[in-house]
Amino acid sequence: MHDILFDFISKYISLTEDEKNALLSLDLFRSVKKGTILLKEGQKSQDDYFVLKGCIRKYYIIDGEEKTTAFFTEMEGMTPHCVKNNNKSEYFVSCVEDTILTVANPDMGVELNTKFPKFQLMCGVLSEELLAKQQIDFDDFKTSSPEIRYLNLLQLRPDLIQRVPQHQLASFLGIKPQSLSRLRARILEKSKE
Amino acid sequence: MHDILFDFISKYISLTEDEKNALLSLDLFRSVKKGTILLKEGQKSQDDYFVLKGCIRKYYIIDGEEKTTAFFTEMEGMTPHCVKNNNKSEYFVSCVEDTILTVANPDMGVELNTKFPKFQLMCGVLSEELLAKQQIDFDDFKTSSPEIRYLNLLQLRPDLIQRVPQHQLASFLGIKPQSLSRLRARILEKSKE
DNA sequence: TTCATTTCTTAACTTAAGTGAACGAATTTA
DNA sequence: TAAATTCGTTCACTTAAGTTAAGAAATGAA
Repeated sequence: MHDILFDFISKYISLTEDEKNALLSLDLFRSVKKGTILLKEGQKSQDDYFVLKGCIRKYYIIDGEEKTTAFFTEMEGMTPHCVKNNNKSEYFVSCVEDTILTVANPDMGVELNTKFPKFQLMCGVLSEELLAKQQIDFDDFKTSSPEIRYLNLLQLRPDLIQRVPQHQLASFLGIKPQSLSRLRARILEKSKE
Repeated sequence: MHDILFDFISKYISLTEDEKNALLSLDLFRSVKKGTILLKEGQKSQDDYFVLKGCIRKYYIIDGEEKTTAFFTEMEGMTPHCVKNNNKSEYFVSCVEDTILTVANPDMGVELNTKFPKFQLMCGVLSEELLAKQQIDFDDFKTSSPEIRYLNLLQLRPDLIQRVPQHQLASFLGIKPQSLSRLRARILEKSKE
């Protein structure tokens, strides 16, 4: 299981055995049950997450309704906004499936970064990379209709459509569950012709 | 004019006179006329932009139609995606107004970063900050209707609504120009009651 | 200034998403 | 296992966005 993390890191920097051990000694790994809430609205947290296996989900509750805005699966990490500015979280993070993840907080970060400066380097590269990806995703979202968004998702992340409940997918696509059902029926109808 | 840049940088790191001079010697400053296209689709570019005065705009041409996805005004910077991966740009960048900006490319970056490592530090912090902001913007977009998006924009960036043509604003809000007109009329109608 | 072009708005019509309700299926939990 | 809850779909109806077209207003160029 640890290998997933090391494989991921090795895309950015190479680690010595010493460094791997230093990482392991931090006791980062957590195994969490489906449905577990990792972060609640209003909560202050310093943790950020990296998914080794499973799926976590970020959602807001607006007017009593859940609005899911992101999913994170294998080899994806999320840094809640509140980590940076020490504010209360505006959203929830919970597990869509039984999930294995690493949980890191800045204290660990500081420790690692002073011992092994290359970690800091990796974080910089990582966040630039994420920023670029995020911008493309946002542009795609803005320039597409819900139907096109769904078809794109079908192409790019077919696994998500299988493993995630429809009503959560719907708000991820910016629509209501009923509209997603209808949209799917419409597409199926078209493909029959 | 240079002060705007230094004011901005001083929010992240403090510069000595030497460092300021090193920056100035790179001849980063450009004054560009309204309508000038800074980056074209299909073009490879290594430049990134920081707006000192004016407004630049990022847009795609999809099925012959312009789709504006972002505006950058005073004290905002943009790094085209193609800078990172050396791909051809998928979008255009042009000036909404006469604009004064700095244009930097990685060669300059390398020079500065080796002379003054703190620049690199700033870039890391900056992109983490941008990433966080970007995520919030994306979440807001996903969880709001076009009308709410417009009202939010009116609150948060009233200047944009004044200085940017309506049809560019429309696609920025994810709708057609006609829908934006109608939506504005609708809001006006409501406020009269 | 005048002419041409672009931009903005309005309108009528079409298409798709939002809403509220109903119902069966799947999943939880007691 | 049985009851309760959650989930996905469908339907009828409402609301809002897309489309096409037309004309007025603003802008830019000759």
